[in-house]
Amino acid sequence: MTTSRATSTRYQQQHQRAIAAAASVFAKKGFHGATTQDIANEMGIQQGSLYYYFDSKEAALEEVCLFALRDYLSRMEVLATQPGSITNKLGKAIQSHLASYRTHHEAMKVHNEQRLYLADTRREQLKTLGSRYRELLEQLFSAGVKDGSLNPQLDCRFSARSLIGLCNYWGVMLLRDTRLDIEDIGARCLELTLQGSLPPRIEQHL
Amino acid sequence: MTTSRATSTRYQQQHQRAIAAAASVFAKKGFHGATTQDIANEMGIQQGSLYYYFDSKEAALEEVCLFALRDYLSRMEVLATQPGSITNKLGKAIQSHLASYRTHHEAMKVHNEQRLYLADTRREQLKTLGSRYRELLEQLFSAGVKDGSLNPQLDCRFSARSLIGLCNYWGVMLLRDTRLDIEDIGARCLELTLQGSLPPRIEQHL
Amino acid sequence: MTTSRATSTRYQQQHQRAIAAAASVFAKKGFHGATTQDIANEMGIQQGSLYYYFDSKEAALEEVCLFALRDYLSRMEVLATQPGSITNKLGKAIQSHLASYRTHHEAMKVHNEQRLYLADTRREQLKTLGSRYRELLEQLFSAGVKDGSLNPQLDCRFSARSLIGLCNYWGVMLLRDTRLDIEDIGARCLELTLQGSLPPRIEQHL
Amino acid sequence: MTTSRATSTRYQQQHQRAIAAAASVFAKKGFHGATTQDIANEMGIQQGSLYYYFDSKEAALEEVCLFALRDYLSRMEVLATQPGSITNKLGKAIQSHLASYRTHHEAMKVHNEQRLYLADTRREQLKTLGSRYRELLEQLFSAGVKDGSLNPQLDCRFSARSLIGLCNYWGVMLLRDTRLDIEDIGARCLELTLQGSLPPRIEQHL
DNA sequence: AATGAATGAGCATTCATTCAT
DNA sequence: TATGAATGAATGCTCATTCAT
Repeated sequence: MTTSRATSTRYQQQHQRAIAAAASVFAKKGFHGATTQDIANEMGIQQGSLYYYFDSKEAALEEVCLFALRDYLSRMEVLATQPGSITNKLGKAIQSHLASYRTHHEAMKVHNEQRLYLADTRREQLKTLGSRYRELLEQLFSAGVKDGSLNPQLDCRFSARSLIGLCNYWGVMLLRDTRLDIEDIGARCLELTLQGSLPPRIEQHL
Repeated sequence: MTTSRATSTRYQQQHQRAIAAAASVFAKKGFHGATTQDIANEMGIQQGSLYYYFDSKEAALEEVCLFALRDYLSRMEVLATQPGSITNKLGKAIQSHLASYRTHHEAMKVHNEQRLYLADTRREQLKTLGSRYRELLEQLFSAGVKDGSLNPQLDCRFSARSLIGLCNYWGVMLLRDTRLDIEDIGARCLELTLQGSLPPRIEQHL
Repeated sequence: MTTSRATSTRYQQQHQRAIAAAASVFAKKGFHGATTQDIANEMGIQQGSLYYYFDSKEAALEEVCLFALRDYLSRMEVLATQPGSITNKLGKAIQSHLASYRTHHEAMKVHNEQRLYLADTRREQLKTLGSRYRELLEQLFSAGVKDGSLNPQLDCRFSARSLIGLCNYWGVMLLRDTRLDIEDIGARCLELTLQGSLPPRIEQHL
Repeated sequence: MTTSRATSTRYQQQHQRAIAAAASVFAKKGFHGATTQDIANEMGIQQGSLYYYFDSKEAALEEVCLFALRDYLSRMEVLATQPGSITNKLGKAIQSHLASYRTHHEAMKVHNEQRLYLADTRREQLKTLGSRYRELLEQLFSAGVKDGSLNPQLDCRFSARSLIGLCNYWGVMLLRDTRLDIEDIGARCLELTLQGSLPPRIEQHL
């Protein structure tokens, strides 16, 4: 067992705590509105000590965004390869998307709202991961079109992006109002996505 | 005609330019990331002169948000009272919502993303206007349910909010990518909202 | 008469005071040992106000060095074109060099001891001016060799540089010990440079 | 043989390496511009470990200066008591002075340029050693005057200090430009000191 | 003999705001 | 109406130093 900084258990634990603290503070105050003092307070350490875990405030933002996006994407990758009907998979994707807002300390919100404040060089990896997510979701719609369970006229790119916009909207609402029920919101989002608002079809595909 | 500050034509013109400049800068850099110097540069005046038009940076944010919301709401009020089918009105509401992103110097984006940085006292009016907008939209859905043109099971509150989330998502995309066509995006948003993604019904209600 | 920042009398006066204050502080504490607070105190303004006159601490160092070198060089340029014997001109060059330590608020000392802490891009102009000074001095020696008043074997480049080293050494001593007499030191430097330390020649060339 | 800290061979070796590392770093960046991290990096140890060898950063500077000055002085002491002509001894003193710049890891440069940043209490010993060096050199000139090999009018104090200034100037040049030849520079310094720049005497004393 | 973690004071720089003119 | 000058508080970041292990 090595005890170098990168692999030290103590270091890794504190590093994770630092990311969580930064996520929480950035979510509340925004990147520019938050201070490194805020983050240090949230962690219970001195301001200067924060720099043992982050190279800079901007690096902290990058780490928060990556943390959110990696987990979010990995669940989607798993989901995409599993068996099941398209509508079923879409429902699970929505649930997973919404759940990440509740379980990841606001990191998702930070990613969505603050990532544009990162310098271009820091955003490259995020862009790659984000594109991959959109692609996977788009493929889900495409598969549904191909197997006849979705409308053949569907613009899958538009649909995938709209679903992301919808989930992000409700994800933020979930953070703001903890009384909202994730499963309920998720079910409604799925229904809207599939059925729209018109009166029901005679023959139901759900 | 008096020439006092409030009613001077020159003053009012410059004041409008100041709001537009602030909107543009806040949209690009966020409230905390923007400086009064940035806004002054955008207007072509000195930093100190800005205080002739705004009491403070936060007051500038408030004015930008109010500017966006008032216009946005007023168009909705007009729309609500006019004759026409529900689906038709929904289409016009979507178009109006998206259009405000293109015609109002990013003020809508600022409202959506930065209004939370305002002190509570400054947000009250915004909350009122915002609630009113949501209500009007919700009433549109309710009316559709009542007259049979929408699904009787519809949760109108959820639908109205989802539509707002959807339009805000695409509104930001419209700002970011000027090649996107507003009318096209609007039409697709309406279709998604009404039809969802399932294969078309035998008897079409559009 | 314009009143733009660069040409405003008030601005220029304060700017000059800022350079003098920075020179004094850098001379005493070194570039890295000095704080912007020290400089502001020396000027009697607030620390933040200093940035109205300097872009950065490093820019202040650059200005101090340029200030010293420009004046120092300009006197040498004048001297070089004036009539008189070489030995006479050398004496005047020495006096001028030493005098700049007493009349320029330690800026010369700062140039000699701190200029290496400037980033390369900031040093270019200084290098040009410094080279020019060395050249002029070297030409003085060369002229002396040519007209027979100096030793034909002389390495003029070495001599010029040695004289600079000598004058800088005594210049710093003049700053440190105000009882030392500039003219006396200058005369001795000239004598050493011309005569060395051996017993006098039978036939004197002075 | 005890193995206590002070006499442990391992400790002494590392201590010497620490002094050399500090000398190198201080020479490059100046005392205030250098960090203890820089010194630790140069040695290949951790920052905290440095405090096993130095009580403080300032103590490190003191040790570097003492290291330089002791060696430099001891060679002069030896030289002073050895037989030979004055001019011969002067030549050796110059060589020794210049050589210390090349062989002692820039410690001499640090002594000359950074010792003023030491607190007064830490500088006392340095002052004593420095004065002793100047004295020895002055005595060399005095002896030359007495035995008739140097100019009877010579101000020996001025000459000794000037020679130190000259050697320090060229010493730094030797560090900066490794292509310069020590013996060549030394010979020219001696010649300048003895002969000056006038045409040669009829009867040469070298 | 050496290290990793943490500290806390200090520093350069930024910036919203004020105000005399 | 507008500006130039100044302020002073805040902030990101650095760094010498300490100490348990």
